[in-house]
Amino acid sequence: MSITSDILRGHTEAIILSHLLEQDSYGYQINKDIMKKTDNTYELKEATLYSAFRRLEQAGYIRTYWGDETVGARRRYYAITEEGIKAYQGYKKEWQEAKDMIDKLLR
Amino acid sequence: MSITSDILRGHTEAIILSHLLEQDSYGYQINKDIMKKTDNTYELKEATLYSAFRRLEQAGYIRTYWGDETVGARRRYYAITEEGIKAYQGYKKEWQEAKDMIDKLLR
DNA sequence: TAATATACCTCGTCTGTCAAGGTATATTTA
DNA sequence: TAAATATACCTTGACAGACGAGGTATATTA
Repeated sequence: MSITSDILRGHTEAIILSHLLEQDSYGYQINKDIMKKTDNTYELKEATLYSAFRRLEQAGYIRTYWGDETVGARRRYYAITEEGIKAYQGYKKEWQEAKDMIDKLLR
Repeated sequence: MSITSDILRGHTEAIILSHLLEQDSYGYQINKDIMKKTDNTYELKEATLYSAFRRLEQAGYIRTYWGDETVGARRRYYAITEEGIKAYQGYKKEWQEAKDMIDKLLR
C-alpha cells in the first residue's frame, strides 16, 4: 500500500457507509470490494474494519443481522439506517471542505 | 472548527513544509498564516505544531535557528532543507493519490 | 494596571489504526 | 486424502499523531 494510513484515517466510517448505501453487505465482502474499487492500492485492515463497525453500530448508523447461509461460513450483514444516511451526507460534506482546504494549503 | 482533526491528521507535516517552501518562518507566524489561508476554519493547535516540528527536524526535513530580535519575544525560525523539498513533493503526490481514492470510495 | 497579543514549550490523554493472534467451514491442489 | 488456500468471523494490545491544559516571558493596548 502506497498511501499511509494517517491520510486515510477518519475516512473509514464514511467509506463503509458509502458502500452500505448501495446494498447491505458483510465484512469480508466490503473489504474485498474496497480493494477492488481501488485497484488493490488500499486494503482496509480487518481490525480497523471491525472497530469501525462497532462505532457505527454504537452511533446507530448501521444495524446488523445474521445471514441465513445453509452452506459456507456464517455472515454478519450490515445495513445502513436513516441516521446513517444523514451521517454519511455529513461526512461527505466534511470531506469536500477538507479537500478544498488541504488543496489550498499544499501548493 | 468544523473539520475534524482525524481528517486532517497526517497532513500537518506537509502543510508546514508547504509554508516553509515560500519562506523561512516561525511557529507563531505559521499558525497565523494557516488560519488566514483557511479563513479561520482551521487552526493548527500549538501542541500539534510543535510535535510536528520535532518530527520534521528529526527527519532532516527542516533546520532551525534563532532570530536576532532585539525587541519582542525571541523567535525560533524554521527553514526547509533539500531533503524536505523532496519529502514535500512526495507528500503532495501522496495527497493527490489519496484524494482520488477517497473520491472514488465516497459516492 | 489589567488585559491582550506575541512567542516559546511540555506533559499526559485520547482515539483510530493495525500487527498478531485466534476460531470455524468449504474448496482446491498436490 | 492430506495439506493448503479461501471464505468468514473476532479480540487484544501497542503505536502514533492530535490536542487540552498547563507553563514561561516580553510587549502593547485599553
